[in-house]
This record gives sequence, structure tokens and C-alpha cells, in this order.
Amino acid sequence: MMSMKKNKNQQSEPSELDLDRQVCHSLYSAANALVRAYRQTLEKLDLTYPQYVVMMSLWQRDGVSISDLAQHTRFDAGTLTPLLRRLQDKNLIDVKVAEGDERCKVVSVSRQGRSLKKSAEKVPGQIACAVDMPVEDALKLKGLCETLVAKLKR
Amino acid sequence: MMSMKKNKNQQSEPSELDLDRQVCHSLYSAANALVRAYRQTLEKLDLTYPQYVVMMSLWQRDGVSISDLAQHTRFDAGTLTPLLRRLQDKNLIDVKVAEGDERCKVVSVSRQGRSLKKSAEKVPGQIACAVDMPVEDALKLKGLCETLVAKLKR
DNA sequence: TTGGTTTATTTTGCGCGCAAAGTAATATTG
DNA sequence: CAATATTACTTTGCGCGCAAAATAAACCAA
Repeated sequence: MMSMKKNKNQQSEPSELDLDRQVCHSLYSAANALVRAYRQTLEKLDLTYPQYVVMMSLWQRDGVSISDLAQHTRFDAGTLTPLLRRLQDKNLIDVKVAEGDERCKVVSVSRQGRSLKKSAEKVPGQIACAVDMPVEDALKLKGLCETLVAKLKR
Repeated sequence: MMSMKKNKNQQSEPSELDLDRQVCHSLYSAANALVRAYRQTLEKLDLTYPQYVVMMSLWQRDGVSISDLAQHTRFDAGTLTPLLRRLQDKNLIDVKVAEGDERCKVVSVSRQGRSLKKSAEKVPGQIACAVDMPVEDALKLKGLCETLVAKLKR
């Protein structure tokens, strides 16, 4: 005899494909939510989140090539080219052709870019405040994400 | 006397702004890496990751409004409108104006959309395999992300 | 040196993600 | 019932994210 389960109201059986079971969907949503939280804070600095990431990378180590930057930020070159142009338009960075190898470019923080760092120092605290997650949990989360990134290395 | 630390080679002091300390950067990279992993798998189904999310939502509960779908998928309406049009172009879904309220639309899975589910059943296993993370860790990660999403609810 | 490969970056094309503005139908208020 | 507000969705504009193709300089082998 046929099962009597008939999925009233277009409701299906529990399945591995249920959205609520997807780790990736949680991760995806969390990343978007976090970027959204940064947006409010970063608009005072006139930076998008990816631009902020690039600036953080450059504040940390300056005078690097685009491929160095790509490796450190984990953005790809095709993303960086226009992003760097925008940072250049805002006079936050300088981009020069490398001497000795005309294929390479050297990206460095401008005076304005350096002075922006002072305002940016406040950002982590503001975000931490909005997120309000125990440090321990945040570190656990970071660790798990890093593990994932390592396993999925292109 | 001035400090003698002079940051040779454009290397700065350790700072809270160091990229390697940013939880969000790990989360952001992990989400991108995971979507990249899905891309290979999903291209066989001719779906992008967000399209796959919408299909999962609809496989789970069909015949919903766009705002229902927005809530469940955590996408916003402005993202869904063109995405749904693409799913419609692939004949995976039907979108009709709701009777009784002409502002609302009712989105439902088409016959082709339903048959696609069978192929999609293989996806979670393939991703799990690529990620190769203990279930326990995956669940922990999911839980932390859900906490984050909840704290950052718009 | 020439021709072929590799490397560094840019360009192109498409699909989000999302804020903000626009449109149209329904609900509410006076 | 008319004026107003709200709701549901669409449109617009911009910035990624990334695969794939294009460009151009450096390297390398015959």
C-alpha cells in the first residue's frame, strides 16, 4: 500500500538538502551579515569592506606587488585591479611600475592612507561591540574558518 | 630619546588591525572558498550557489511568496527578483501573481525543478568530501555562524 | 637572436548583495 | 469615500568575486 504521507501545504520530508541543515548557508549568511555590520562603520571612512581589507594588508606590510596583495588578502587579481584603482582615486595608495620588472607593480600607502589608519583603529572595537561574542567563541570561529580555507586551498 | 624601532622593510608594529587577526577576514575567505568549491559541483546542475540555496528553500517548502523566500534564504528582495527570473528562464520554477493580493507572487517548483532535486541529492556528499571536516567541527562552525547571524539581525 | 613559454596584470562578462528610489496594489484613517 | 500610509515587489547603480581571455614583459631554449 502507498504511504499516506502526502506533504500537505507543499511541505516536503526532511532531507539532507534542507536549507536549515546547510553549514555553508550559515557561513554565507554570517559573512554577509558581518560585512553589512562593517558597512555602517566603514562608510565613515569611505571604504567598502574589501577596500578595508586591502588597506589593513598594506598598513601591515607596504610596498608589495599585486600578487603579494592577492595572496595576503585572498582576493584574486581580477578583483584587485579595479579595487586598487578606486583606492588610488581616493588618494589612499600609490601604485608604481616596479623598477627592474616592468610587469610588476608596487603598491604603497600614501600619506593620506597612513593618516586614515588612525581613524581605522577604532573599527575593530566598534565591530566587536556590535557582534558581542565571547572572545573564546570568536577565536574558535576564526580557527574553524581557517581550517576550512586551508582544506579548500585552490 | 626616540625609540630605535624603525620598521625596516615597510613592516609595521603588531596592531589590532593586522589582517591575520581579523575574524571577519577568515569568515569572509571561508565563505568565498566554500562557494568556490560548490561552483565546480553545481555547474553540472547549471546552478550558481545562491540559485541552489533558493532551490533548496523551495524543495523544502513550495508555493511561497518572495518575501517568505527572502526570509528563509536570508537574501533580500532586490537580489531575489533577478535571480528568480533566471530560475524561471531555466524552467525550474513557476512564478504567479497571488490570487486575492495582486502585489504578492507565489513561487513554486516546476516539474523540471522537482526532477533536478534528484541530481542535487548528491551535492551535500560531494561537498562534505571536498571539505573533509569532522561533523562535530562542522556543527560547531554552523552554530557559531548562526549565533553571529542572530546577533546581527537587521 | 628568434620563437615559445611563463609570469604579472588587466579586461570582459555575468551574477550576486544591497542601499535607495520607484511602482503598484492594499490597508487604514479621517 | 478620498487621502494617506503601508506592503510587496521591481529597478537602478555600484562594487565585488571570479572564470576566462587578452596583453605585455621577462625568461628560456635551440
